[in-house]
Amino acid sequence: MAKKPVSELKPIEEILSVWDVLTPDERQFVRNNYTVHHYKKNEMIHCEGELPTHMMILASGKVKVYKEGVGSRSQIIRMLKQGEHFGYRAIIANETYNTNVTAFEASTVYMIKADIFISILRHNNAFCYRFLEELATDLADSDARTVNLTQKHIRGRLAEALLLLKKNYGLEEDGATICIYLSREDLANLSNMTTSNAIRTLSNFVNEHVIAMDGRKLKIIDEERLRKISKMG
Amino acid sequence: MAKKPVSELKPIEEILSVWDVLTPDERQFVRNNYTVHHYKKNEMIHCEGELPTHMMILASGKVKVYKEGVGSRSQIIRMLKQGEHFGYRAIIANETYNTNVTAFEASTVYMIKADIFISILRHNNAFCYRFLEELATDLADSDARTVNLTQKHIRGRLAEALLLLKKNYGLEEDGATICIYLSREDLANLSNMTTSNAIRTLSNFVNEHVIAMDGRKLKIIDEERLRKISKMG
DNA sequence: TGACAACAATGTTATAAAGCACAAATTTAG
DNA sequence: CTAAATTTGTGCTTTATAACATTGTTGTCA
Repeated sequence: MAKKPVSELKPIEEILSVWDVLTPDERQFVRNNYTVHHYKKNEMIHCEGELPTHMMILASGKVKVYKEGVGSRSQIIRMLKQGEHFGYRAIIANETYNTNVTAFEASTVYMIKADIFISILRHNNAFCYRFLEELATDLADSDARTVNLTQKHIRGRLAEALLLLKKNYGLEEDGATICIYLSREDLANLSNMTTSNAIRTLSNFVNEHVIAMDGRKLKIIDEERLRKISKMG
Repeated sequence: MAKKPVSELKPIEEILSVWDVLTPDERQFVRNNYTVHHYKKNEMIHCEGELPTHMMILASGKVKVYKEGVGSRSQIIRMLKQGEHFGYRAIIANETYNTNVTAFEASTVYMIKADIFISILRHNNAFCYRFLEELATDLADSDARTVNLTQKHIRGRLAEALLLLKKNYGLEEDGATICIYLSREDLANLSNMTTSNAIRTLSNFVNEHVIAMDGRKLKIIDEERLRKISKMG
């Protein structure tokens, strides 16, 4: 975890999506009290069981949020992109972290001390409401994921994951390639299956001309079909 | 959905757990603007896809919150007891309900109109923060459930469900019988398995002297063992 | 350049859990 | 109080998926 000043990065004012509900004083307070941290690919940002010390904002890069389950199988819960917050749920609930966060690719994180974050939450109602909305949305996502992962069959789960990646990270200029390159293992951990099954099922999708593959590059060929597969389990 | 005045019921002041953070004005406002609704056993209180109109507080009885999944298999997400809130997540996230809520047994619900609820959230920071905490806790529960249900084996999932019921509803005077009587089907929907498997696995637990059964009455005999089963999957 | 490590692909086998069929018991309704 | 409906309990069969084993591919670095 390197800690150094940066230059080419978007300033916190542009990253922190709730900036506009802060008062000038709060804004200055944040500006004076955040730190910048850099993480290498695969470096862990925080870990299940630790006490939360900061709320974090992903300034650049991509990270995965996941839980360790039975026998070192891990389940990816969320994947974040620039501008998204994390690490604050545990602060609010007054618990230790219940997830691990690891950088997928080189990433930069802005951190705001927990007590400062809480203090703004406690004094600025619009700020507080903004996070209330965020958690309300995340909760619905989480419940939906539970049902997807438990009830859908392997093809449905993988199709779901591909659609989620597309929705979250978008497509490249060709209008087909998903803008994130995952290992088969991560793809498996996202869709609750073994790596072998992720590989197998991806190959099947290629044979059926639903997607195309080139290494980690995944192209969605027939989104309609993919959506159908995801629905029917 | 009957709507009538009540007498023997705890008043909203005692049920609404966030009452103490309300200002006298807000308190009066709520007192003047809530309604009371009675539901029979198995009656639906709200339904996936509907627009939320009220935040609700369970004044008496027990209800289940569940999602319909693939092929009419339903997954129970939460089970509520007296004093707990529901139906407000969708209001905050500005979405339709993503769950169904049904009364397990005859239940009474206090309802506060969505706009009134929002207006208090927007003006009373402590009230807003209180719900922020609630959602933060629920989110952790939901994520934990995802991993439990996807990664644990059938015995582990059922053991988990029994422990959850005990934690949530407590035990009767005998110090063993769980204070809620569920059908095998509901038990299955809670632990992501078929009814047959719930029955089978319960019988196994009885044979192993981990629990005892008498119809829907479930006694926990060896909680230590149950906890071990739940851990190991 | 060759050796090694990480990743990808695929066939085989073992097993957990779902599906199904049906009987018995219990609850609900007419 | 009986008939119907629902819930519960079991055995058998089938299926989905994990576990394992093997082999191929790519990239890295000494």
